Amino acid sequence: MPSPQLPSDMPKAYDPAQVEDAVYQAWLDSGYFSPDNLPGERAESFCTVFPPPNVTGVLHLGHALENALMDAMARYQRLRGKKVLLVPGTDHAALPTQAKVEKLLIKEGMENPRKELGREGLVAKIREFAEQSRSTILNQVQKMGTSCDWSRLAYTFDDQRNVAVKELFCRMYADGLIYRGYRVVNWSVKGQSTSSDDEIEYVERPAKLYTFKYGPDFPITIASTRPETKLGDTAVAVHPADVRYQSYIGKTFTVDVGALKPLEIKIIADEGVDPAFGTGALGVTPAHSPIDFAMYEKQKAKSDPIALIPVIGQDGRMTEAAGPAYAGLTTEEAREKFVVWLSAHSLLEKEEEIVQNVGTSDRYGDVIEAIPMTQWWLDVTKVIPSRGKSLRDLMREAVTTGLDGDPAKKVTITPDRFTKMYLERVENLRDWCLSRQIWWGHRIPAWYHGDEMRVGVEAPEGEGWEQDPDTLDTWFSSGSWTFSTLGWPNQTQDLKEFHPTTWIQMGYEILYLWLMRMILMSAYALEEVPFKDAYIHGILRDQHGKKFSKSSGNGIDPIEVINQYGCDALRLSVMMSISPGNDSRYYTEKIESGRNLVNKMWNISRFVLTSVEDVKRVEQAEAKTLADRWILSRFSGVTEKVTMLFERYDFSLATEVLRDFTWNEFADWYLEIAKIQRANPDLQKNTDAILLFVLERLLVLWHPFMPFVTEEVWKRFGADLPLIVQPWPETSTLVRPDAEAEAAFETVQQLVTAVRNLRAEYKVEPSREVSLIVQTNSPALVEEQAEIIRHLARVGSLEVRTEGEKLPDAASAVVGGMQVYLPLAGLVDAIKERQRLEKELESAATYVSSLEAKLANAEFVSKAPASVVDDMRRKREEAAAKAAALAEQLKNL
RNA sequence: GGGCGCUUAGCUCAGCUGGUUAGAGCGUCUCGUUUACACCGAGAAGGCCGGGGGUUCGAGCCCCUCAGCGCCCACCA
Repeated sequence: MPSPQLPSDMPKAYDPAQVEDAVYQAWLDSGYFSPDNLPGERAESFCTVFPPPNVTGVLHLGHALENALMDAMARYQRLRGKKVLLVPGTDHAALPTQAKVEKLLIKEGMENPRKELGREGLVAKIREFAEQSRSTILNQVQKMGTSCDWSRLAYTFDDQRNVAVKELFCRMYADGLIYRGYRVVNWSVKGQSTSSDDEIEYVERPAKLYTFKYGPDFPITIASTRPETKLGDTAVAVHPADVRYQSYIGKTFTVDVGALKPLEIKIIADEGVDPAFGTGALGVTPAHSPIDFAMYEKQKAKSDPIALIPVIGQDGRMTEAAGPAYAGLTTEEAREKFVVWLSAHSLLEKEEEIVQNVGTSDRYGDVIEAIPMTQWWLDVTKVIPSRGKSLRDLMREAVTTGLDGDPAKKVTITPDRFTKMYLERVENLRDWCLSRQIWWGHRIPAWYHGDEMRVGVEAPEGEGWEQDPDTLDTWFSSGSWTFSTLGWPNQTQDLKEFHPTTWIQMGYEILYLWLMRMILMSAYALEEVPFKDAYIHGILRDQHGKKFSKSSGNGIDPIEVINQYGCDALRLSVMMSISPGNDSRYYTEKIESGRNLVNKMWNISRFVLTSVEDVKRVEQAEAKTLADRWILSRFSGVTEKVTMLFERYDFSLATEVLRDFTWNEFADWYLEIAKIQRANPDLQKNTDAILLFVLERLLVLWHPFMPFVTEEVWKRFGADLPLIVQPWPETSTLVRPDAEAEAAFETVQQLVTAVRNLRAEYKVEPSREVSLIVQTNSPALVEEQAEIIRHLARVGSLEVRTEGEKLPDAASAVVGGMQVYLPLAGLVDAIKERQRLEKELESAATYVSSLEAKLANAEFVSKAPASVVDDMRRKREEAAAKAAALAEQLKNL
């Protein structure tokens, strides 16, 4: 156990570099990051998991925010006496990581890494990179002070997670939810892989819209920005009610546009066509447009099929089917050539410049081509045999009624507006393309032998089975993260105890990618929600509001910030000014402000610990003076408020409330008063005990936000257990909020401030000795607090009286009905002083009459709640008293 | 095209289900070498809460409308 350290080892300025590593190491050694080792009875569990950072690089400031949030929450819950598990982990980030490493290899001079290295060689390279990145990340997480259980460290690509992924895949396949199908996919030519709908980024681009006919005898004009795809058209769709085209519906026209075979274009009716747009007719290319493919499927279902002709290949070039003139050309070349041909045959009617949204691959950056391929899909609408509902139904239930209508199985999203966004997305969800043609990832557990296919956790018995070369979308593994990290598919103790997890935090940018899939997976596999509460935060931007990114070179390394300012300062700076779901900006000033606050806390501690006679823990503090009563009452109020704010996930307001108490009340007033009380034998009685009592508990309240400095100070109390496992202040051990003491002390504060104000206004030399005269009908408070008032207001003598008297050379003010006079011979200009007081009296009178007007309003008095009316009456009394005092002061001038 | 968010002090932002004369941090100005802290102390200035309309005894907060900024979704071919 740590022995009490002498406070003399506390330097004037807190130096985080001197303490952070050692403190973190001590936490690690204590074992308290693990729920299994926590001291005391802990009936309730609390679990949250990392949104696992991608091993594509190092952590940035956004991760610092995430770590700060989840660690603050975990520490708070631990202090509240819960059995806390914060699960750390990283994400192999299949496609992003492979894309990144391929890019690096190409930069190093390799032309085609996949070809040159082969599957195993490339995977080895990626693994090397990922491991490097992973260990850097885990190091950074430690630097950020995160109190996660390292014994449960997980990785989306480790053996345990691979078991979970395979198991999940096989169950879904057995339930008929996963199928292999020939459909239009999002294809990245550069990446030579599919991607999901969620990983496409739409970019605005200028494009040309061509209006043309397939041939001179074709009756309908169509338009397209991709005329080269028209070489694969097999239909023209029109609105069923469009009178212009009624007579053509159902007919087929043969046109020769230069494709390998003449095109058979069937005129079909489709509700989705907007008759008002363009010509009201849409050339249908089932092979190269998801919408057209949907029409193709619809026609098939209607037994009125149309053909599907792929004219663009996986290499991004035109296929044989596009015709001898086009085969082998890039799409751009083919487009140009086709437009020339249309023009030459007088088929081109119009050519307009438009702005178009083009889907691009968010990792490879190239334009996504729609290409039909056989891939693995997850059906979100098919009914799950044992459940009688679809994945979509489950995803909907999870945030509305709770799974199976059970409110206990409900996810609550904060802020609520994201629930709406989520639901809207759920309703429009399409089948999820699961397979990727990259190598870094969980390989699809399907094996082929000739025409036979088997899906299973293990390879089938016998010779000649070849595993599917494709890998799974990375979100398939991260979707199962809340339970795969707890041991699923094994029915572990962890799973029983910690799932559903209690809470999770994440940025809104992964709401669809991750939150949604976690709900899907967990609802399917466990019939449970993955977490009860989801706290959604915004993006941390730079000071100009721009997103941090490598390409714009505005990145800030959190470790450098920590080295310069300390981890606590970083944590505060990112948490102090956020509100749920909203973006925030990072400023150097903010981190300085955080650093200053940490240093303030350090110096408050330094003062208390060095000035008290005996550093010890104080179980109960007894107030002897008004200031004592005030600070204890305030501390109770603050504790209650901070607790409530934590429960509401209002981290930023919690820090504000704490900061205000710490700096503006405890430090600025009580510490100064403590000095006075100690110097006076009549007052000193309990000052030390109260200082220690408040400091000890204040360290606890601050611990979630500034874990290092608070733990470092805590050592000096010589307690058996470190701060991280101390109890949160119990309301029962604190005094009851004492409104009377707070009000009385506030009057003293106002009196002191008024005197300071007058001194500043009249530019009284600091060295000049002044005396203070307070005229009041109820002199008791001022008389009792005279010592404190004299010291804090820096006045030599204090006279309290009840009768008025002329004071021509005095500066004056009114505080809570009391008249305050500061005789300042030679400094006070009687005329100016009169004007000042008159102005004040006027504004006071205006205020009184505004209050009186409200109170005279019968409707207000009858309709407003009694408390509001009473409040208003009290205010009127106070304001009237102030006005009366000012009037009397004017007489005394 | 649909949806969401934002617009409050010079800057960055709070402001819970409508109820004081609207708050904080930073910045600015004035003063200060007080034995916890200059990473500090004391004091001050600074806001028709984007515009307009409405509901209400009462609106920064609710409703309508307009404007600007940002984001998400759909992609009109």
